[in-house]
Order: sequence, then C-alpha cells, then structure tokens
Amino acid sequence: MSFSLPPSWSGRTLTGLRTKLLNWFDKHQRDLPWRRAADGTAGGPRDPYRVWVSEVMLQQTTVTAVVPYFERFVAALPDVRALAAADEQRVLKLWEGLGYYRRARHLHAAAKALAEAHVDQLPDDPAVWDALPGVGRYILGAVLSQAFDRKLPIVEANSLRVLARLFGHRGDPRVGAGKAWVWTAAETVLPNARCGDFNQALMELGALVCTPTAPDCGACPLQGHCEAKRLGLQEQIPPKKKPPAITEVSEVGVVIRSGDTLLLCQRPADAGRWQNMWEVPHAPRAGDEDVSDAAVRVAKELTGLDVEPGVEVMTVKHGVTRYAITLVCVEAALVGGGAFAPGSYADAKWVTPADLAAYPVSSPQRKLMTALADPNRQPRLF
DNA sequence: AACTCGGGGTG
DNA sequence: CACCCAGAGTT
Repeated sequence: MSFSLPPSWSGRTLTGLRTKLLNWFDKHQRDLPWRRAADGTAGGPRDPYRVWVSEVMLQQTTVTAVVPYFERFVAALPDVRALAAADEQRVLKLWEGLGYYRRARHLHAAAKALAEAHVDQLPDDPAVWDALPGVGRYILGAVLSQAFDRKLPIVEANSLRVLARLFGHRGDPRVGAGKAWVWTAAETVLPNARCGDFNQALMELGALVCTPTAPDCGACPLQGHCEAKRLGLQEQIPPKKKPPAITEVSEVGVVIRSGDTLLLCQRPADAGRWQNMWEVPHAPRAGDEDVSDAAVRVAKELTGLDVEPGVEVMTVKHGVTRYAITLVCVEAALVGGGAFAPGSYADAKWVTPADLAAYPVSSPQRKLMTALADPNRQPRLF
C-alpha cells in the first residue's frame, strides 16, 4: 500500500504533469482574499498571517462561507500582534457563525504564545509551527508553502481526491495505511519551486474540476495522466464515507405549562428518573386553565409511572452521530404552580434557558425544546 | 480507529 | 435527505 509512481512513468512524466497543473492554475485560479496582500494587491508574496487565518477558517468549512468572515476578521485584527493583544471574547465574536469555535481559541492561543516568545514576524520554521495549538500537518504545510515557498506537502479533502484519482488508489485514503499513502503521494508530486502554487493548484483543481460527483474530466489538465479516468472509476474513487450508524434512543419528554413558564422534563424512556428539567419562558394560551385535571394526573405520573402519551418520532443528527428519537410528549397546563419544585425529583437537573441555548441546535434537547415550546403546536392531553 | 466539534452548501 | 466541506485533538 506504500506509494510508488506508476511503472510506466518517467521523470519526464512527472515534470510534464507539474507544468500542466501550474499552467492551468495560472489561468483558472479564483481571486480569493487571502491570495492578496492586506492592501489588496495580488501576485506578490502572500502574507503568512492572512494565509494562516484563512486556513484555520477553511478547516471543514466551504470557501464561500469563509470569505466574508475572513474579510471582517483581518480588517479587525490585521496582524498577529493585534490578534495576540485582542480579548478572547472579541475573537470569538468575530468567529461567531463559523462554528468549530475551538479553532478560534487555538488560533488566539497560538498568537499569544508567539507574542510571549517575542516572535514579531511569523517564522518559516516548521518546528515552531508544529508546536502551536491547532496547527497540524495540513496547516503547517499550507502556510509555509504559500507564504515562504517551503517544500512541504498538503493533504486535505480536495488534494486527497485528486491524488487518489490520479494514481487510481483503491481503498480509502482517509483511513489506515491510506493516510500514509496519500501524504507520500503529495510529497512525491511536489516540485522544487512554486511549491505553494502547486499545493494550491491541487486543491483548486479538486474544487473546480475534480469534484466529488460529476468531475469535469474534459476540462482537466491532467486527464491524460489520470488512472481513475482511464479505468472509468472517477466516481468511485475515493470511496464514499460510510454513514454513521443510527443509534435508536427513546426519550420521554414532558412539558407542563404554568402561567408564562414551561417546565420541561426529559429522560430516556427506560430510565426511571428525569435527567434534565428546564424552564422556558412561554406566552400563556387561552384554555390553559381548562386542563388542570390533566396536569394533576401528569404530576402523579412524573413520580415515576409510565406515561401513555402522544408520540412524535424524529431523527436528528448530532455531529456524526445520528439518533432516532421517539419523543413521548405529555403536555398539560398547571394552574398555580408549585407542584414541581426542583427538589421533587432525585437526579433532576435544572437548566436555565441560557444553558439550554448553549446546546447545539441539532441536539436532542434543543429539538425537544423547539417541538414542545412551539406556540402553534396543538397540545396533547390525555 | 472512532469520535467530537457545528453549521452551511448542494443536488 | 445524503453527502460534503483547505482538520485537529481527544479518547
């Protein structure tokens, strides 16, 4: 599984491939803000700070999503010194909406570490970068090859696809021995000069031509070299990621309305105790007072008896883990309140609305809250 | 090796 | 929906 060039390739083949790809890049590359200097000029040497910020933002995030955040971020914090001096809340505010906030914290911490070491200019030493938080092999190679033309390979989603197809690699280059294979391939194809442009060209080709589905092989400068194209396997290489297994989780949710507050309780269906309870502000609805009998019954059942409720089934995705959740929803109005004091249930955890807002939008808790707090939702009484 | 982080874009 | 996206760090 280790990488070696196809036997039929000569040194000339590799040289020709590099030239074709670089020529294609010169003609077709997109005009992206991190390919320009801070003053807007293009074509000059790239600012390592801007490249670094862009690479961190682009991690698992599409180019179109990043561009406006990048512009705003580097306008507010134009160099590593400004970033190091900034308050973390300001950095996170500038990051808000991009997700993966740990990236921002790592970027900030790295800038502060450099400032602490009195590094005023970003260095071209791989060992220094490798020691920074949030900097892995990809970002190290991407920044140093672009900003200093250091001969360091990069492997990410695009170049991985291009290289796997070009050399007709069977198996998954993302896992196991495939990882080593693709890094060696990226090292092998890299020229001695214009390393940054070449790395960019691999990615640009993957983004614009060698796309995951329906690659435009007719427009590809490497079509004459491509093993996947020769075999007609462009769409099969690399293999699709296996979807994560679906774990079925049955949860019971109960909502009780008391005036303008909702009391929500949630637990796994097979658990005897409530695991999460929280209050949510909620506008009172006409008719709330008519169901106090139901509320009393719910109160009895909250002590641990099974509920026989309306049922909602929803599938949610949380990260890469997917749950099929059966929500057993009990809704009732409670007049007077007081029956559901926090101390009433062992192991119950009170969560403020602010805590709840911190849950990921796709989390079961948020889904539950949204479903139950919807003012237009018909109450389910029993 | 599998999992987590978190949305957003696209067909 | 399914699948993907300029990954890194932790378990």
